[in-house]
Amino acid sequence: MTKLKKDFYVREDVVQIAKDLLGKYLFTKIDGKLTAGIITETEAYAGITDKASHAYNNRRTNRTEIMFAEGGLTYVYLCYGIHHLFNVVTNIKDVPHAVLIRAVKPVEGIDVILKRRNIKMEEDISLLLKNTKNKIAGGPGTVSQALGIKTKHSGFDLTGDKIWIEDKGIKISKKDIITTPRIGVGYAGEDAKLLYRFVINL
DNA sequence: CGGCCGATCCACT
DNA sequence: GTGGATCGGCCGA
Repeated sequence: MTKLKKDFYVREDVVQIAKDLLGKYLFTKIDGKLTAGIITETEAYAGITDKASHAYNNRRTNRTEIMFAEGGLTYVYLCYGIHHLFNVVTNIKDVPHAVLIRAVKPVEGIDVILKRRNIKMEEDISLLLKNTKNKIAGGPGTVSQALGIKTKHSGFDLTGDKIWIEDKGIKISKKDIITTPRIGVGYAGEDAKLLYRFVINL
């Protein structure tokens, strides 16, 4: 196995990191249960100059403080009072960049994942997994639910043994990456137009 | 301390 | 296509 190391996350270009994360395997071992999915959708959040970022204008609060740490940590927060959204902190200390993981394709611990998502075992699971619009972990809230990630898992070390990402050699060619503006950031003015969302179809 | 609102999802029409 | 659910974080008083 080739777990991504600190140097992967500490790089400067958060947009490049968001693209590089496509096709990587996101693993969690939470409550003693191993689950994983292939990352199929990401969004880049470019720190203090990015109006869509929680760290815009150098805003430091108890919640956002984690993003100011050196890259390689998790940043999990609650959205709409319900959804736990999972992010990867990148860049050097005091540069609060992050990548939101918006979708994964489950590959490990499917039974656990279905249970967590409260989805009945269907006759043909592959139907549910088809394309990135899968109902199992096809949105940022459902990714966290499927993998057992909660806000209490914010600030975890991605080189540790609870939440980590592996490179299993899947090569994503440039032409297979769909690039679009980010979702749900209409309040960010001009920055809402930035092409910071990246999707692949597996 | 109170009020507002969000990097969403799902059930329903 | 739409609206309700639901609550922690943030900000202003």
